[in-house]
Amino acid sequence: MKIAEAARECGLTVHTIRFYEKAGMLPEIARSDDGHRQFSREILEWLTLLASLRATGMPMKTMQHFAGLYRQGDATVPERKAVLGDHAQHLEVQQMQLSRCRKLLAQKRARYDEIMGETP
Amino acid sequence: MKIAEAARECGLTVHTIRFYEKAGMLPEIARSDDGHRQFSREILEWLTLLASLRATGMPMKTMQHFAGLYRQGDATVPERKAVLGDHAQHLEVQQMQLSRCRKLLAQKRARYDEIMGETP
DNA sequence: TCTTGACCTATAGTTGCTCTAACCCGCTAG
DNA sequence: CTAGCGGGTTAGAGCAACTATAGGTCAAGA
Repeated sequence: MKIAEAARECGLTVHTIRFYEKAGMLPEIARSDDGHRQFSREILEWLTLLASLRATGMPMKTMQHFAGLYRQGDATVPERKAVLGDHAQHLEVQQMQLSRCRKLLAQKRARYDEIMGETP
Repeated sequence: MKIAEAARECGLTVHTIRFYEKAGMLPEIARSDDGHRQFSREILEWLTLLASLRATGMPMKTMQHFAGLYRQGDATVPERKAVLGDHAQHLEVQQMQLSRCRKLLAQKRARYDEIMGETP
């Protein structure tokens, strides 16, 4: 699979994929004879996970560390599990921020309706 | 109220508050004789809203626009309501990303447990 | 008086993209 | 057979949103 298709599948841009590779956030990517990256099913899955982690705020440093563990094989599975566990906690924090914001927005909208009712 | 207390109350840093002021994202802030910012209850409320909007991904440009509307008074209430409405939709998107990531993490954790079960 | 601490401004550095420039290669239409 | 189109490549500049540093003022307490 070529980079454009990979980008479409995982939801990242072509630019971002190349950027991530350079930053050491991906496993080795094979190249075809003409120098083009060849994306395997495995790498695509990895990209999809990264896209989701990034969209929910995991910093690049953590993803770099996580990628390093992945490259070292199954021995690092417990540590990788811990990394994902930490991120799961982070998701809870975000969930709370979302809820708080939703509540604030509802209050504001109510307040705006009041104001618009007074001076229509 | 001084800047440090305001920062504590709204959850932003002192740096970020000054940065936001310079970027035109706050209403006029009064200064005391020694040049220190004096934060009113109104501004604190504004900061709290901004902090929540920012934490949930509203871009600075939008907040600048929103602040501009606020400075123009009640006539802009309908447009401000629309801005917040747009952001509420954005919250839904984020909610979906959170859910998707949570699901992915659960899958990965299950997979890791399998691997650790095979080679303990 | 001297130092501590809270404030001030201005500016440089960081993170995580995002875009541009400049190039290569394979294909098809003229 | 060559011109140009659509993909790929790298290197590097630009941008958003902080974040940290440097350097300064002033008030209060030891």
